[in-house]
Amino acid sequence: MMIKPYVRQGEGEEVVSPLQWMDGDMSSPDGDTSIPSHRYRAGGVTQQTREMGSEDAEEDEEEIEEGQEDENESKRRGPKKKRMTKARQERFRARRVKANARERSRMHGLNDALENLRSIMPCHSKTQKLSKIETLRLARNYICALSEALEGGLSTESRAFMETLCKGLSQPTTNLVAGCLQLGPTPGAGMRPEDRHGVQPPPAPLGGMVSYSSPGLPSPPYGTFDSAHLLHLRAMKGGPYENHSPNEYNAGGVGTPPYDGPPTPPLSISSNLVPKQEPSPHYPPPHHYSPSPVDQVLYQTQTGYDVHLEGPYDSYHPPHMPPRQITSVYRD
DNA sequence: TAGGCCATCTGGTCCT
DNA sequence: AGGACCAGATGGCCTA
Repeated sequence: MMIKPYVRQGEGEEVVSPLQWMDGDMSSPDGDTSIPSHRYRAGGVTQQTREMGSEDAEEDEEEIEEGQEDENESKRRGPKKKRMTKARQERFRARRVKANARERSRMHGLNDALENLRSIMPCHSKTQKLSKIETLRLARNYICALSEALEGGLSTESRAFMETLCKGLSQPTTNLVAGCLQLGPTPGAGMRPEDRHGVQPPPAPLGGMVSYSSPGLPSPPYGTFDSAHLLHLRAMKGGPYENHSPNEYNAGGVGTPPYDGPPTPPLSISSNLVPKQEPSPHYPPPHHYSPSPVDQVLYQTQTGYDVHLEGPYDSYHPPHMPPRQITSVYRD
């Protein structure tokens, strides 16, 4: 029988630690067979039992019967370990519970910091989170790429900038970055439906750097390039990106939600990286994604081409999300 | 079902 | 002594 020692927070159930769970039952692993085996795993209760046996405590307290351990201890070298008493067990348990709570809190703080880091990444997505390791890798690349750009050695329009950004990233994350920066050959297909706000004609892909499974990715962890980055950039005066015209970030009459979030890095990748390209009359490409009515309007406004729907419209288009500024991918 | 990712518990080590 | 930090172990969840 499988019994959960605890359930995760955020799932609507109370977290029960193994220590709490095993209250009132401290019998040996070799004894009570009704005890689930995982309660005595190497990193868990078994080690706890070990520590109990090594802890110093008052000798005059009531001892617990541990016939099996007595046999083992008699064969063991080194200083004889003190026997576990009930009082010592309780102290240990209280200490361990406190330590667990601290450790949980510490990890939550770490995760919060990681989430803050995610939120300022150039392809932040609320629906598809980067993993921890990928967040750190992308952050490192982001810093490197920005540093090189600021030093003048690397243009943000260059392929090298993008390559620096994607260096060492997994293929899904690379695709995510490319998709968010509108570099993929399949607009719309490069994003999850819930992240899709606009449609662009397919710009030229970065040759060889980003590979796509065709047609589209089976389960692409795509996100969006947060327009807050663009807005923040517009507010910057005297910075290296101040020469961009406002229309570059908000053209086509598409409104942009007011930005009231935390400061974000001054980078407009989507407006800098993608070379201007004539829209393709063959758009949209024959992929599984069908542009939404909003997307169609945006596309027609932008390109003058009609959108031919080949399949059912993927109706998942969050109403609370404003359409993307599709014109931001073009440069004057 | 395997693998990736994650949260949690745990004991050890170092520091104050 | 107690807390912070770390790494190992474990099990759950999710996806290909």
